[in-house]
Amino acid sequence: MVTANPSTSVALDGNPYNQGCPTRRILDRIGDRWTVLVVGALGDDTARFSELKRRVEGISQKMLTQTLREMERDGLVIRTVFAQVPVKVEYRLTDAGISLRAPLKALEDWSIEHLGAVLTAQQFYDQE
Amino acid sequence: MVTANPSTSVALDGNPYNQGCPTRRILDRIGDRWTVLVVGALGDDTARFSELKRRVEGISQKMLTQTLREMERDGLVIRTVFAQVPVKVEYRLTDAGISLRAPLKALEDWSIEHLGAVLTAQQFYDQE
DNA sequence: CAGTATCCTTGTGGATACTG
DNA sequence: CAGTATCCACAAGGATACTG
Repeated sequence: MVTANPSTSVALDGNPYNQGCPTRRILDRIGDRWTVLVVGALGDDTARFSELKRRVEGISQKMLTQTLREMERDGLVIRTVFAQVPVKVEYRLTDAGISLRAPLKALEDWSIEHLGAVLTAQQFYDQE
Repeated sequence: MVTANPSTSVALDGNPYNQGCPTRRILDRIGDRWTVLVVGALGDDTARFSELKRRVEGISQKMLTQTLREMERDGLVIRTVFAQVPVKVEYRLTDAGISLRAPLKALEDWSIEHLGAVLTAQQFYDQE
């Protein structure tokens, strides 16, 4: 994300609130619903396409393919094809992908810690 | 997000990959493009609506209003209306909102740190 | 098995106009 | 100033069918 004061976050092209800011673009990519879940579903081990599809409940074949392609393009995932019939394809996180797990874990921890408060706040807000 | 092994993350309703998982719902909320930027734009100080609109480049009035309402509902932001003409409205992060800054900062740091590698990976991937 | 291709529905969000 | 209301365009994403 972005810090309180623009001047404290001068990375790469000035204003981080700027639409073209690279950090913002990256966050748009890794911040999407499915990428976050796929990183979690992969963890440290390798997994096949169908296994991933099973783990990430609710993802469609199309979105899983698309998400994995983008992650591969970003260097977050390695795709290995085994030339056999039927084809077998394994995915695993790269070092960069693995390094993403820590900040995402921090977010997950925040969610778990604040879930109760958020739900309470919502109920209070809604009953008015 | 979600950990490598489902069994290590049994918070609140079992499988975190589950579509109904509260953690997943929360992440959907705070993970969206504008919430992240508004948290950053608010920082520690209060800001008026128009000031926020100026800080978060590219946000429309509609989305800023909508984002602030949802954040208020979630207990992340406090909205204070000053009954004067013309009206003045101030926003500031609650303690919960402030606590969100740390994990989001971790993600921002990751982005800055890996930006170069990601861009390089993309170029390499695309030239094939 | 692991996709690709196509269609089609839906949601997201921008632009604009109006108001307490 | 800080919104609300309305309309509209586009893109994300699901369902389905087909393939190396």
